[in-house]
Amino acid sequence: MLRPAANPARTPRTASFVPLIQREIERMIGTGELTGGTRINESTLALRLGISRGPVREACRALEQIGLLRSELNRGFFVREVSTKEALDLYDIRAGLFGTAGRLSAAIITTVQLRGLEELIGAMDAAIEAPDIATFYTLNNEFHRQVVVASDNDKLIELYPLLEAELHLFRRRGLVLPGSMRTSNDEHKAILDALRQSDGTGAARLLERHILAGKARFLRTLEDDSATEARPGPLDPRQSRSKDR
Amino acid sequence: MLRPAANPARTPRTASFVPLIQREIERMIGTGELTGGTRINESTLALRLGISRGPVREACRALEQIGLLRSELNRGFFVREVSTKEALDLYDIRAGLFGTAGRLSAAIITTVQLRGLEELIGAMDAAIEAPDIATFYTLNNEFHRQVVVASDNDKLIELYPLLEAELHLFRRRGLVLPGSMRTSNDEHKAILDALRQSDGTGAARLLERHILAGKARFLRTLEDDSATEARPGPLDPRQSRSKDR
DNA sequence: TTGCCATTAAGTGTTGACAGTTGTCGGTTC
DNA sequence: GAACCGACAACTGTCAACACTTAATGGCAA
Repeated sequence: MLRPAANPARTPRTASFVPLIQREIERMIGTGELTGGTRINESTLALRLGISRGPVREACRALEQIGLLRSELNRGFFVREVSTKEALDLYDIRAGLFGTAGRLSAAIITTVQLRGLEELIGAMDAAIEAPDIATFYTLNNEFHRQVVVASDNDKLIELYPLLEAELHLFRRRGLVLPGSMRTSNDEHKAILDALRQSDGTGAARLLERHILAGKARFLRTLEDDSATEARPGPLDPRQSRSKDR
Repeated sequence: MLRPAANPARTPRTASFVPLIQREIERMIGTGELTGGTRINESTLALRLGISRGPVREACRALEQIGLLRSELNRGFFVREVSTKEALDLYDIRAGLFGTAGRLSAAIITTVQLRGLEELIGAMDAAIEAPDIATFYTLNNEFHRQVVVASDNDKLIELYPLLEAELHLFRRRGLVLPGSMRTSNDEHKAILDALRQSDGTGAARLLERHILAGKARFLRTLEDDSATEARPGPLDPRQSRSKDR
């Protein structure tokens, strides 16, 4: 399950537990095995991984910094829940950064990279025809990732996925609108064109709008939900004082 | 020096050591007490703060995540050094985020906040006349901070200073060009105008350029330095083995 | 002297234990 | 029956100790 050198208890110090645990917790959050609001039981988790609490705490402390966990004095670490306000804030930040990525990429993107994006767009078209939402979702993520990577800005390449991961902690997950796939891929095509022409400002504007369009869809989904759900009320009295938008 | 409840050893658990230590190390880096490349001696630091190594390690792990420290297996934590490439990358990211902050702020900034910015600009003019570089530096930082705060984007408010802090880890510090103060404040005035007119795109463009102008000055300083310094060579073969001060 | 190897001191990575806090459960009182 | 109270269990925050690695030192051979 973990075991850095497949070593039961005695450790030839070839790797630290901490990054492994960190990735493991990230994975558990990613798969929904750990869901928003739940507490991390240090002892149990340590036991389950066959190690002691020290490294687990260090990993949690790291995850707290990147926004996946939060800590409460004498109560430990909790999987963060992202409020509506925070989710919207994250969209704005991502829009800005993604635009920046595009501006930078436009100037230096290689033909190979352009070809890669083109292929992804083609694959997404196919996924739309199928229709195969899951595949589209994956390809779409990959498209975004490749644009960021093309910027050759290492810090950005590191930072951008963190913001996306944090967004996944929003209460209701999987807000994919099947109807939006086609327009979304149209936007991808426009973006690709701008990148092809080394049009930095154009690409930046398009990429920014691409994310903001996602934000708008997100908002619409929220409104639909709250209309359907017969007013969810002030549920969850503890936690998240969040003015929620 | 630390002591969360002025308590020598027995702890009425009213606050955790970790955030305190974290801030303490941040402070030490900020003041230059800890300089780039130096190793953090966990035992010594713990002893000096009158606590054990556990909390110190947790704090270091957190600081690693935000980019102020890096870790090396079996050698512990080191104060990070930011390469020229990374510094330039950071400028680009800050430019994008600062622009975003401006776009958001323009829509919602209050007259009180505008007044605050105006006063800062006035104070900076005075500092230029003096001339008082240190004061200008502080006021300038405050101006930037207030623009970001006006965006009301909490995540951005949290993120932006982290990037600035990381930039301070660049090898040579204090790259302030006295000559640039006047043009810099002129840019501030243009920014303020755009914000006053709720011109989001205009403010965004100006703010972005403001940071990129800083980047350009930064670059020029580098070139000047490397010209004067008799060619430093392909420095940084890969991360200072650092003889630890 | 110079280069190499064993020795050793210094310091990290991890553990297990302890003290203190939070929350729960049953009993008691109103 | 509901509100309060105290004991108990579960768990966090911190510590001290141990195992292991790194790098510094000194002796020895060439």
